[in-house]
Amino acid sequence: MARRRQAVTIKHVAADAGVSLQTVSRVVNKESGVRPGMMARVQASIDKLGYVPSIAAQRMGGSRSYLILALNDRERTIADWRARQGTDWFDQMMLGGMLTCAEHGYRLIVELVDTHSDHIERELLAAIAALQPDGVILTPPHSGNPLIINLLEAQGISFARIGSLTEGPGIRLIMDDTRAAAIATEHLVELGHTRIGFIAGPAEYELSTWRVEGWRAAMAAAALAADDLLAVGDFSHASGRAAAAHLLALRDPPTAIIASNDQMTLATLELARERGLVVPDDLSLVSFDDTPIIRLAHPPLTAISQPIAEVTAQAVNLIIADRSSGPAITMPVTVLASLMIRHSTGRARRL
Amino acid sequence: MARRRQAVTIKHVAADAGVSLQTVSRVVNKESGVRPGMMARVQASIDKLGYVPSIAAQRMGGSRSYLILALNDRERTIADWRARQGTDWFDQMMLGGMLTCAEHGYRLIVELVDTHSDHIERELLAAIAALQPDGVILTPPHSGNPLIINLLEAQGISFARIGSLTEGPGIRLIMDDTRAAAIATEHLVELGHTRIGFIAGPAEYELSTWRVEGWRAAMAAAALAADDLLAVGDFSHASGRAAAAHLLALRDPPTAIIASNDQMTLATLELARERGLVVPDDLSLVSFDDTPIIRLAHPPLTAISQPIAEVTAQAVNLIIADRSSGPAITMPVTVLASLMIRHSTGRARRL
DNA sequence: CTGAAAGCGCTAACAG
DNA sequence: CTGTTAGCGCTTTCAG
Repeated sequence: MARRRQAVTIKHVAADAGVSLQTVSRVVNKESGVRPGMMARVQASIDKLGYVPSIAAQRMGGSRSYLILALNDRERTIADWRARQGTDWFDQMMLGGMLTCAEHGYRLIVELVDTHSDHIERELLAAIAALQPDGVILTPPHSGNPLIINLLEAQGISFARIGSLTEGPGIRLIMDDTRAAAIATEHLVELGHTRIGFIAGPAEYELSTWRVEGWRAAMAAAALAADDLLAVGDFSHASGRAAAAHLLALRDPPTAIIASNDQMTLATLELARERGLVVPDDLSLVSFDDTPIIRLAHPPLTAISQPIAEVTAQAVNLIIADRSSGPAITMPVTVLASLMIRHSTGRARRL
Repeated sequence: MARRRQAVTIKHVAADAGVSLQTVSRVVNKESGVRPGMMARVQASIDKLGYVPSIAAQRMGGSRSYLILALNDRERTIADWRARQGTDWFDQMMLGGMLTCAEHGYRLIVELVDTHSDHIERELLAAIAALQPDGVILTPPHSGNPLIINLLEAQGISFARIGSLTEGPGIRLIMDDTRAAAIATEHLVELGHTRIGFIAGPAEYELSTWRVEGWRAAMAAAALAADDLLAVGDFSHASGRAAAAHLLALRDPPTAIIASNDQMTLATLELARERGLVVPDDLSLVSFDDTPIIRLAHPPLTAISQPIAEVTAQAVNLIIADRSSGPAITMPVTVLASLMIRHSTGRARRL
C-alpha cells in the first residue's frame, strides 16, 4: 500500500482562504474571537475543500483525541458472543455510546480487559498510551475496581463508572437496582405473594448486593420474612438452576421467585416445568435484565428492563462535558429501570 | 482536565538505553538490521519503562494508524439494536473482527453509514481523513456499493468486502450463499418434499440473489419446478408474512419453505400456526442466518448458520497482510456456511 | 483580533 | 549496523 498523506490539510484551507493556519484552527475549534467575515470565509474554504482535521494530528498538537474507550470484561463479553443466546448488553452499550459519541464528533473504541488479571494495569496503561483517549467508560465488573479507578485518576483522564457506587473518583452512573428490585418485589406482593424467593448474582458485581437489598427492603416493608428465601448464583444457567432447586426444596417453598438475571430465571422456569409447576399459576417469576430471549420464553417473562443504552449515552455526555472542567460530578447519576409486566407473574394461589 | 502528554516516549527509552531514537524505533517496529545485543538492551528499557508507542504519533510519522474501520449500515444496525430481537450479526462481526485486530495490535472502529444517502462519499471521506485507518471492512449492503469501492480504491486504502461478488477492487469474502441455499434445498428434497417454496430477500443485498440461485439450481437438479414458488420479502417480519401468505395461497402450495432470514421464517412459522398447519408435519421450514431467537422458537428451526465471525476474522487478516503488498488478492475468499438441523424440518406428507 | 514560531512523538530518508 | 536530519498536521505559546 502506498504511503498515504492527508489529502487536504489545514494548510490548504489557509492558503485557499488567504489566512494563517492559526485562524483556520480557530474556526475549526469554534474558538471565540474571530471576526464573522473572516469566519465565513474560512468556513467556505473548509466546505469547498472538504477539509476534516486529522485526529492524530490534533492529538499531537496537544488537544483532544476525540476517542472514548469503553472497557468491557473480556471473558464475559466473548462468552456472550460465542454463546449466541441473544444477550444484548454489549449492543445496548453501543447503541447509547456510539451514537452519542458520534453526536459530538467522538468515536467509541471498545477494549476487552481481564478484571482478574494481575497485569490489568499494564494492559490499561498500554491502551491509554496507544490511544490517548479523552475518556473511559467502565462497565461492570470493572466499574468499582480500585486498581483501574486509581490508575485513571492518576492519568487525569475523565471516566464514567457504570453500575458502581463504590466511593472514589469518576462519574458514577447507576440504574437504581435497589429500587428496581423493590419494584419487582412490590409487584409480587400486590399479587398476593407472601413467600417471594430471590436468586442473587455473584458478589463481585456490586449490583448483586443492591438487588438483594431492594428485595429485602420491600419484603420488610410488607412485613414478610425473607431470611430463608435468598439463594445465590453466579449469573450462569447452571447456578440459577441450583439456586432454584434450593428454594423449591424448602419446607415452605416460595410461590414467586425473582432472579438476578435472565439466564438464571430461564433456568428456574425450566426446573419448574420439569417439576410440573405451571408458571405463573403455581410459581410467578420475575427476571432482571430483559434480554431478548425472555420475550420468547413460554410464557414471556415479566422483567426489570435495564436502560443500558440510556446510561451509556449519559456516560458519554458527562465525560465530554467533564473536559470543560466545571465543578466535578460527585453524586451518582441515576437512570430508572422499569418493570415490563408480561406473563410469568400472576396472583398467588390461595392456600 | 489537564492537558496530557505522553508519559514515556521513545526519547525516554532512547536515553535509558543510551541509543538513538531511530534504533528504538527499529526495535519497536521489528525492523531487521539491529544487532541482537543492542536489541536486547533496547527491549529491556522498553519493558522497564513500560513504553508503548502512541498511534497518533506513529501515524504522524507516516506509518500505520493501526486502526481498521468497519462500515455498517446505519439504519439496519440501529434498528436491530432497538428492536432487541437478539439479532447478533453485529456481535459476531465484533467477535471475529475485534479479536483478530487485537492479535495484530490493531483496533477496530465501527462507523455507521447510510448507504442510500447521497452524501455517503462525504461521510466516508470525513471518517478517513479523521481516522486515517489502515483498512476498511465493508459489510452488506455496502460491500458492493461502487461509490464506496471506488473511493476506497482511489484513497489507496486496502479494504475487504464481505458478501459481495461484484467485480472491482477490494478483497472479496463470501459465505457461499448459493451453496448454502442448495444445501438447504437438498435437505428438503431428501426428506421427500417436491414443492419447496423460497422467500427471497431484497435485491439490494447481493446475497439475496445468490440464495435464490442456489435454491433454483438444487430444484432443477432434483427435476422439480420452481417457477411459481418464489416470493420476495425485504427481511422484515411483515414482508415475510406477506410472502408466506402468498405461497400458502397457491393452488398447489409448498410443503416446505426456505426463507432468506430468521425474521421472515419466524413470520412464516407464525402464519402457519394461525392457519392450523403443524411444523414440521404439515410444513417444513428452513431459515437463513441462525440468529439466537430461532433456537428458542417452537419448534427450534433448522437453519443455515452464517460464519460471520470467521469471515470477519479473515477479512482483518487479509487486510493486514495486504499492507505488505504481495500479489493482490483478486479471487473471492469463501468460508462455508453450515446447515444446523433442528426440528422444523421433517418428511413430506405422502399425498 | 490575527499571525509567526515552536514543538507534540514518531518515522523516513539519508549519512556515517 | 547506527545516528542525524527533516518533516507529518495540528495546537499551543507569544507577538503584533
